[in-house]
Amino acid sequence: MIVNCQLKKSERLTSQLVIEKLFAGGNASMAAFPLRIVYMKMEKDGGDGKNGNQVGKPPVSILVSVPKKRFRHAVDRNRMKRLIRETYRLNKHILWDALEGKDYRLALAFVCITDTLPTFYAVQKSMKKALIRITERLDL
RNA sequence: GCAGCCGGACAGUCUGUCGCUGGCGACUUAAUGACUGGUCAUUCACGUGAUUUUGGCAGCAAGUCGAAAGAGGAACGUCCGGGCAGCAUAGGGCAACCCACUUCCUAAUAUAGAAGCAGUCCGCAAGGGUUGAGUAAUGCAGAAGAAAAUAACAACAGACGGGGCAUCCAUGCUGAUUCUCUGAAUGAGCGUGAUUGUCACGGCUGAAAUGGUGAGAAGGUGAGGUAAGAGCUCACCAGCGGCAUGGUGACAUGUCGGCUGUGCAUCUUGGGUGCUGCAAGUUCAUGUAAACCACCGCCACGAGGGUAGCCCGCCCGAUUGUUCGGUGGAGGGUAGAACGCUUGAGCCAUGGGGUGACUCAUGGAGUAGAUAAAUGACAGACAUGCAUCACUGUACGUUGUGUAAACCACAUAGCACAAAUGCACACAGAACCCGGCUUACAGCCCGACUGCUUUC
Repeated sequence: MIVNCQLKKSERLTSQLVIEKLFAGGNASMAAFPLRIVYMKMEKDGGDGKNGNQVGKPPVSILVSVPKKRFRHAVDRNRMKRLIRETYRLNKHILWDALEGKDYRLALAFVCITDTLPTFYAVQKSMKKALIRITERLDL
């Protein structure tokens, strides 16, 4: 099996509307230190109809947030974001496989909730755990 | 060699695997567009219309592949200046605010830069920090201090007044001793008056030297001088003013003169200041009020409003309107896209000019442009720095053994270095673009200079 390890811009969550809806409350969230994850199911998006081609949006859109309160320097914030992005990129197949054939998409937000820079492996471990837990909850 | 000081350069490198961003090139899918060809209808024909996948072209968007590119010296701070953009009218006066040693550099009038000047503080020094228009007038300056500016509280000096003590003179009284005894002499005590000295007191005068203050005390130090003292006089030093010389200048040096308080504010002089910042601003799509803009008509010729503090000036502007009427545009808000956006007062090299900031000439290289915000993640190797000798290696070297004896071999207490081991590897992330500044920072290199030390 070829594991897709890419992370294009189209998989990033950029719409202000969706982001506000995601954080407005009422959506499921879980903590997997050093991360907090908020996720939301979305319509599979029959398209806005304007440009008729629905080549298919990816099944998951993500967003990474590292509050300035946690890391004062931009350098540290960038480092943390890169770690989160990288671990998601390497493990997103867990989620993608579970969403095969489902009729909805997912919006995911990763929020950093630690004050000290963790190692790559610590982030990867909790990322794997979190993604597995999400796939379990989706079926409920 | 060690320590320091100033200026400048750099601030990791390579490999593997997996990724990100925007260009470029090729290919695939391909809405759609105009063209071309075919067919049909109509027409004498040109042409027009319908339809069609003949052909290539353009192409929203997506994907695959390829080859390159992709954070800093401070990208930080946002403390200044400029470009650029829009709003505007910015014209005059006043007010308000900002700046202030000199000369220069620059796009830049700065609280920036360069080279200097003067005062002051730190350092043995190389150097570093800090301050810098004027002071005519007015005001303020403590719970300190005698006093904060035409000084007199204490202490000092002078003469005076009354007083105490001492001295000395005159005189009166008292009593004593001696003698030549109605007297004389001697010395004593008390009183009165005057003299001189001294002590304290009182007010007066002189003086500005002394004083536990203070940021600042009537220029400083020394000598003369004086009743005591004083720039009262003199010498040196500091300040101020005139003159001369040197310097573009701030100033410096010399000389002459008189005799001199500190800080702050107001003030005076000279120079300057429109506002908002790329979320500026422009365009497209979506799309709409009675808000906004333009034009026309009616009315009207100055009521009122605007001009970011006031006045003048300027601009808008009418018949009572909760909207004068009509036509056109389309703002705000919401969710998007594109431009602005990266070739720029840019960078590098060489040569010329300048102490320097900088500048002139010639030549050369070169696509960071993200936007919930790319420029990375993981692993390994190397480089660099520090520490150490437990391991490994090497040099020195002690002792022992082998040997006839060793400068040879082996083992080894010790000691040093490393190619050995361990640890560390900073500060920090573009957001319209430049210039300057501040702040943070592991290391390392280059150059100038200073102090100490060693050798010749």
